Amino acid sequence: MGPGYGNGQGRGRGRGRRWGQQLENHGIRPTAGRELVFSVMRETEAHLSADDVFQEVRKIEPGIGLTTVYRSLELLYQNGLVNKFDFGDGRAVFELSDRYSEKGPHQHLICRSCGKILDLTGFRAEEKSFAEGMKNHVDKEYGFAAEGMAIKIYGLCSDCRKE
Amino acid sequence: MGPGYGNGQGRGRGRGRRWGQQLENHGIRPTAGRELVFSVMRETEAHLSADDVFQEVRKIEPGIGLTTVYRSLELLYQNGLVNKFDFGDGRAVFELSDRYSEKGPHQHLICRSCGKILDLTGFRAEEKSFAEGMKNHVDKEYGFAAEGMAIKIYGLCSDCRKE
DNA sequence: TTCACTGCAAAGAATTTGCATTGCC
DNA sequence: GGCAATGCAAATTCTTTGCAGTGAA
Repeated sequence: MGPGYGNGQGRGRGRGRRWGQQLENHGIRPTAGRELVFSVMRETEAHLSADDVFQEVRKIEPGIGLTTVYRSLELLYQNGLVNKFDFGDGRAVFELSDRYSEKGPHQHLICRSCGKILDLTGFRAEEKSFAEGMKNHVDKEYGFAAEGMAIKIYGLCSDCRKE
Repeated sequence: MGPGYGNGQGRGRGRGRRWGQQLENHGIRPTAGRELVFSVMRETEAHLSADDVFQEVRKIEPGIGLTTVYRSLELLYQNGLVNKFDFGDGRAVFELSDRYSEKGPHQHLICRSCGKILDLTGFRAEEKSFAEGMKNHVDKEYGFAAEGMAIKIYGLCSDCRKE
């Protein structure tokens, strides 16, 4: 597979190149596949499964295999560029790490009845100070270097609540 | 796994009967298998995989099948009696819901390097007020009835940090 | 040339499902 | 008797791995 993916497709050529430097900053050699996976993650706010990412990547560069997508996502996850979740349906979903996302820190509301997942925003200030306190606490007490925090709230969504 | 699982204070299946009423309160018909699964969950503070629970249940009642354990855990989860997590290794782990646990609310520290999971306590007061605020917020903004909250903190544990 | 990266197909695991049987109300 | 629960084994699904080809430094 050669360079030149992204020609005329998607958001324009060179789509993934923009992020090559960012990958290198994390010690990740910026290959075509990795840049594409990362660019897909950077350009969505949604929670994507490995296969979702694969489908997106394919539209731009059909030669990329599912295995590469899995390996790239794992690499990005290990380096803290994306988050990895399992919301209970047996498959992992990924989203861009808070630190790179314009969406910023947010929480997830998970309905235990219908399984729906909502993004919760608008609680930034409180979360921020809470997170700061938490970070200091785990550093002091456990020597743990906190990098990110994920909050899930379980319960019933408004629809299921009515029943 | 906690000691004393076997047939501890024995009485065979009577063991689980203690929680039968609790299951009924949730509309769950208290069968032998379900009571056993729930009693195993009630008597440990650990994070158990479906197979872990199966092994424990087996010690008491060898006739119970893995399928029943899966189905029971799912039922308990759907009814909010246990939490279900995936810490990234591809299998689900369960723990007793905060509301039934003596351990009370707690958080999880997950090392992204070695995968180790630590239980974090000692942050109760702060978490409690944070959780309260959060509950009100999601109720007002999303009509979401929050029942539980799970906080995961990602980063490097003290061991991996040294490297 | 060297070595990491990749694609493909096979392997591996965890979880779910089909179906006949069992057991409680 | 009727219906939900269960056990067993097969089936599904998601994810990882083995291996040889390919490309970049």
